[in-house]
Amino acid sequence: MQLFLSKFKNKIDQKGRVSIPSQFRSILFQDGSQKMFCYPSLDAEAIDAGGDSLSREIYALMDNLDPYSDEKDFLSTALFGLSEELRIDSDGRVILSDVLIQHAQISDEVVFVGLGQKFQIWEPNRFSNYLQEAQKKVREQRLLLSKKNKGF
Amino acid sequence: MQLFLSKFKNKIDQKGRVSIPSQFRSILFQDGSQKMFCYPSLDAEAIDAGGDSLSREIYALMDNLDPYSDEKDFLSTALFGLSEELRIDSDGRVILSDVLIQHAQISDEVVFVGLGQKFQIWEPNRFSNYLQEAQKKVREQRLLLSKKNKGF
DNA sequence: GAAAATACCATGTTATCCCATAAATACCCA
DNA sequence: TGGGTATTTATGGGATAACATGGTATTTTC
Repeated sequence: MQLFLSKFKNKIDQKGRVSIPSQFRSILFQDGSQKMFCYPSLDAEAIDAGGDSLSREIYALMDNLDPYSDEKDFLSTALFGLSEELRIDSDGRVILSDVLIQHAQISDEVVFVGLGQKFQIWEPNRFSNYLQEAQKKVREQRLLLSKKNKGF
Repeated sequence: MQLFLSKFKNKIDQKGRVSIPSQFRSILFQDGSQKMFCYPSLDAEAIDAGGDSLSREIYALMDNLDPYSDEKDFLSTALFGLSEELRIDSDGRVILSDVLIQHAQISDEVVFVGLGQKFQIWEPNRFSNYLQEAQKKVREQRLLLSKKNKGF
């Protein structure tokens, strides 16, 4: 299975179009669909995105819930209601919806960040801040770990 | 199978007509019918709507109930008595009935919210309140979910 | 005959398609 | 290996089609 790796910075033009990095695009196209599945990330000011495997994962998650429970109602509203299957045009571009743009505070540039099974779309500055924090946390954890397990 | 995804805000004109979002419309048209099946949502101030698959699902649900139970009487009144099959006109619009409009407290604008198998029609402000509540509940439950479904 | 429902038409906005360009990358052959 | 040529890629712009929405005309219904 192909994984989404590395990061790419692309521009949003006046019509709101962004090129999907070709590496990511070719993974999306593998299952034949011309769609990019995406939704506002639950834990970050970013957009979560992926192909058919991601959407199938979410559909399967929903299927496991009791059809007439409050839990299912809330989750389907928050997930299905805010998810989109953006059509990828003939040049490999998509138009992000207002909901997504607002959630991720995007203006005229974005970074695509590979996360393996899926990828995220960030406003560049927000992402570098997030990355710094993440790296800091990793360093702190390593210190803790190294006290318990020297040699790591 | 095609699912109802994302949300769309549309206007109601003086004649009471609303455009069904084209993405939803094309799913409705898949089974050939020019109808939108709908009824007042049982647990929300919204309209539940969908195509043939939704109406079939409701029929099946009723079939499974004890024929002479209070439960069946109650449900058939609540669902069949108030459900409608609205005709979709040549421009892709429907006219919501007074019963539906009153139940959802709709005035001159609505949001169509995809829920997978079906979708809902809300008065915009009411929906954003409900969405906030839903997102809060999802976040609260997310830890539980993430233990069962890693990676999501 | 009046009111409502339906068909039909018009418009502005937006998305989609198609093509052009420049930069970057891959390719090839001496 | 080097140097040049072809492809791919990101990005911009113009032309076209689709869509939501408003309006008018025609039909239906009671």
